[in-house]
Amino acid sequence: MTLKLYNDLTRRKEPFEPQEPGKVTFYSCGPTVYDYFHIGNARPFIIFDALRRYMEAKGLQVIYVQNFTDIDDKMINRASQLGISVSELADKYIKAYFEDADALGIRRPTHTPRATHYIPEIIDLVRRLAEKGHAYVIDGDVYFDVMSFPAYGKLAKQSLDDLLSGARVEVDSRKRHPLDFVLWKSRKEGEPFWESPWGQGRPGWHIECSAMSMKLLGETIDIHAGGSDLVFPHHENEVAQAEAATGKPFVKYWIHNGYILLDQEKMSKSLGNFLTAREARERYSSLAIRLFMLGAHYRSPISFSDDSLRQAESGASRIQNCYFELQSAPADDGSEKNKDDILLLEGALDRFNSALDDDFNTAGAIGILFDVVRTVNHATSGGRTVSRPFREKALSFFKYANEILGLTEAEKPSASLQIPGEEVEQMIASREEARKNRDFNRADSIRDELAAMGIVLEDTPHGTRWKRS
RNA sequence: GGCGGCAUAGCCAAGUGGUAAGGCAGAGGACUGCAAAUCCUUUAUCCCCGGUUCGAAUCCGGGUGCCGCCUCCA
Repeated sequence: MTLKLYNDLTRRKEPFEPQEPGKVTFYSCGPTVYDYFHIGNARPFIIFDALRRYMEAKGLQVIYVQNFTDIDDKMINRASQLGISVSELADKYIKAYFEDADALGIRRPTHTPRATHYIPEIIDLVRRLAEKGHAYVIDGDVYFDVMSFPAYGKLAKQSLDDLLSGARVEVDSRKRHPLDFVLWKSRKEGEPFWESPWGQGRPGWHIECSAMSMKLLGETIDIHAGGSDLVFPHHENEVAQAEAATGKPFVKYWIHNGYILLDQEKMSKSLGNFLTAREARERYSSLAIRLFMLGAHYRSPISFSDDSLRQAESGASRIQNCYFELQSAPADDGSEKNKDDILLLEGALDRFNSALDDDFNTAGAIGILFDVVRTVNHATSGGRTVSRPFREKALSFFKYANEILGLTEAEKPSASLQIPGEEVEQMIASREEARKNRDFNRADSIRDELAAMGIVLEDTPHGTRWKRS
């Protein structure tokens, strides 16, 4: 089975073939750390992390880089508003990023470079461009000369004229071409700066990704990912900078995710219609947020709504309940039992992988996961015992699916319980005693008491279980 | 103006030529002291019009509606 990915460079689904067999170089655009990230930002973090995990599950060695943009206009403005330094601001929100990302089950990338830690590499790249005649200097600002790079527009599939005709921004008349973009900005009063051949200043936005990608992953990488709003100008400019400097292809596969809509509009910081991941986590479980994100194809836009998240919450519980039931279900050696179910599970694994191989169709894969949930629930319903081979097979399916999608294990830490587990067990025992004596009033009041503490009871043929509500 | 995306049951959402996955919600039944969880049953002809084809949600043409990029933006 071969993974196919939709490549925005060619606008086609293509078989994924890394330059070096078995090894993948993967760069994903990370956040500008001037604020908490919102759930629209969270989509690529979750999706591309899952893609990375799938590749690793297929046995590929993935070097996965996600950067932090820690110097730009927004950073500077925010820092001055708060009266702190830009690097303090960055430290604060990088820490917050990891708190939120960890909680959302996003694995740590191989590298998480910060732009300000790669100033020498950035300067070097700008110098290379200047030497090759792709950049020019005006008053200490260095611009990329788009007309010197004939392929400009190849990712956005737009000519210079096309791009220009829709321009909504007034142009700096000093530039040779209106689309020329800044590689290095001269120092302004009160702003952080670094020494450079063009005087004191700081890097432009686009250059950092090219520089860090080339430094950490090489001059040509396999995958570069990000939100579709980055196609132009950010990624287009990255291509121009990198390829003009090296003369080599910068990226083999460009992949972009669709955005999240809120009230029919793209969720974005500038529109102000956003919900931070941090706020979302207070309202919904991480599992539900992940199911919401992964439950649609990554290139489709999805609408965020309370209703959708509640639906995801229910679905996530269904998966969780099933997995829980499976782990505690009694198994025996019955060799004939569940034979058909085992075949179903084997077929499900193939279909699961096929879905993911088809442009990482997580929604399809989740459909298969739910099929497995039904098969398992069916086999264990009514407290039936299952065969040991069936249970092993089912458990390994869950383990595998979870390795990629992270839809089962990321439970809230039990530390959030207001009551120790032993005490819960004692109360359950008292309730059992009461039920045995048919004192249902007492039994129900114990159950209510636990419910008030966020604990739900489930009576099964094997005894009473509890879980957090 | 250029480039691109989307339109599938009450809701969310797969499926891109062979007679519509899955989830949520709802209804009926089973299990239960009652619940919860779970199981069984049940709910669509795929925005509209035309075309290609033995056959289309799936291809082509034309509409309608919504969204996005061309400025910072995941």
